[in-house]
Amino acid sequence: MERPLDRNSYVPLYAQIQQKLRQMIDRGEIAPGAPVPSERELAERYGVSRMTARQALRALRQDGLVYRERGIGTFVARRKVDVHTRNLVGFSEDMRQRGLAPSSKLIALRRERATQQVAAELGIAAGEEVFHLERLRLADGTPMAYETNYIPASLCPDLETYDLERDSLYRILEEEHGIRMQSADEVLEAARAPRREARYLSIRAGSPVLVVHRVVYGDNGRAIESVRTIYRADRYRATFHLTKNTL
Amino acid sequence: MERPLDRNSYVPLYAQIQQKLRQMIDRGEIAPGAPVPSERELAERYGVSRMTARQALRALRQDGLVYRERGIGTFVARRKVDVHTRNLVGFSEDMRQRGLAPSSKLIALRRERATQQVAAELGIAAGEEVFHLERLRLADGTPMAYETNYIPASLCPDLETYDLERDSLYRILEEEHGIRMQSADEVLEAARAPRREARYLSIRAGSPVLVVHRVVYGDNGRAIESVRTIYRADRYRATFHLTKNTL
DNA sequence: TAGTGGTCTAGACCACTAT
DNA sequence: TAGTGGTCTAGACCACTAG
Repeated sequence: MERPLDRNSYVPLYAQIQQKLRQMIDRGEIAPGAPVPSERELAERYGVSRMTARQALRALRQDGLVYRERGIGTFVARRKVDVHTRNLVGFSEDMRQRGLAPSSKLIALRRERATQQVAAELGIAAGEEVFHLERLRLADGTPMAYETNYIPASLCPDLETYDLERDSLYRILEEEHGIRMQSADEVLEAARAPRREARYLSIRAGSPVLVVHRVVYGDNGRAIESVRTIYRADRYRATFHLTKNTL
Repeated sequence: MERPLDRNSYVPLYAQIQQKLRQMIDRGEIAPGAPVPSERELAERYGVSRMTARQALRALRQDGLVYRERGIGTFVARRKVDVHTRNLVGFSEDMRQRGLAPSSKLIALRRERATQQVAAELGIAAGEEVFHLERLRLADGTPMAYETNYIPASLCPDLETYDLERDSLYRILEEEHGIRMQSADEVLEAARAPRREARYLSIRAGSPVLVVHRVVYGDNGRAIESVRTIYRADRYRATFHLTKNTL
C-alpha cells in the first residue's frame, strides 16, 4: 500500500504527489521510457480527484522529467543532456546541482545611485539607491565566473550585514526578506574576456567567455535584481530545457 | 459586448481566450502594469467555467506576458528585455520574431550512417541512417550562423526533395510529416570560431562565437533532431524567459 | 467585507491508441 | 472495447489583500 498524503500539510496535494513521483524517477524505480501511473490511477491511489493528479504530472512534464502521449500514457523521459533545469536558480544552487562546491570572493559591495541604464533595467528612477555587488565565483575552489549584481537598496537595506562570501544572495532575499522570485529574463552572448575580469578568472584577456545578463522579477512583477555574470568558456555551459508553450 | 468564443472550433476554449488576451496586450489595449480581467470575470464574460479561464491565464504567465499576485489580481508584465520567448522555434521563426528576414545557403545534405555520438544523442543505434544537413544561415542577407543538423532518416525519408534554402526544416517536419515537437534540451557555450565555419560567417578564425547545441524531442519522447548552431557573437544573443517551476 | 488567485472535487465528453 | 490524456463544468474552501 501507498503512504497516504498529508492533508494537513501546507504543501499542496499535487506538490506532494509530484515529489513522490520525482523521487521514484530520480532513484530509478521507474526506468526511462517506462510508464508513470496514469492520472486516474494516481487519483485513486492517493485519494484525490483526477484534476489534482493531473496537476502533478503537468509540473513534471514542464520540468522535462516525463513526456505524455495522448491515448497511451505518461512516460519517464530519456534524458540525453544532463539538464539542470535552471529553474531560476542562482550560482550557488547551480553549482550544487552540478555536484560542485560553490564559494565566492567578495570584490566590492557598496551603495550607490543607479545609473540611467541600471535604473531602466530595475524599473526604478535614475539616482535611486542600489547595492552594487561584485564577486568572483568559484567552484571546487577554482575560478568559474565573475558576477556583478545590482539590487534596489529599498528591497534589502541591511545587505551589508550578511556574509556574501559564504551566503547565497537568493537565500538572503527569499528567506530573510520574504522576497519571492517569480520569473526572469536572460540574455546570453559570447564575448572576449575584458582585461580586468580575465585577471580574476585566471584566463588571458580576450579569451572567449559566456556572458549572461539576467533580470529577476518578483511575484509582484517588479525587478529584484540585475546581474551580469561572465563565465569562463572552458569551464561552463548553460543548459536549458525548453517546452512547447500552451500547456 | 464581447465576441463570443467558437465552441465548435478545434481550438480549445482556453486557447481562444488566451489568444484574445494576448492580442489586447500586444496592441497595448491593456498597458503594462494594468490588470487583466480576473478569472471570475473572464469566466462570466466568455461563459466558461473558472478553471477554463484560469488555464488561459496560466499559459500567459508561463510566457511571461502577465504576472499574478494572490489576493490582488493578474497584471500585464512590464517587459525590460525584448524576450522572444524562444518557445522551441527554429532559426527561421527566431529571425522573423526579431524582425529579420531569414534565408539559407545549403552547404551539404547527405544520407550517412550515424556515428556513435550522433546515435547517442538521437537515441538510435550507431550505423542507422541519418540526414546530415549543413546550412549557412542569413538574416537580412548577412551571415548570422552556421548550422549542422542530424535527423533520423526514418523520420523523413524524402528530405532531399525539399528546398532547404527557402523552406523551414521545422515546418517540413511538422506540417508535411506530422511530427510534433514537444520539448528540447539546449546547451549554450562560448567558443572560438573554427577556421572553416569562420570563413562562411565572414569573421576571423578564433573570433568569439556562441555555440548552441540542441536536441529536440517529439511528443512520443523520441529525439527528432540534433542541431549545432554557431552564431556570430557580434550579431546574435540568445534570450530566454525563465519561470519558477510548479505552476 | 468583498474580491483575488490557489487548490480541490466529482463528475463529464472527446479524440486517440492498442488489443 | 478499454484505457489514456485533453478539455470542461459548476461548484467549493482557503489565504491573502484592499478599502
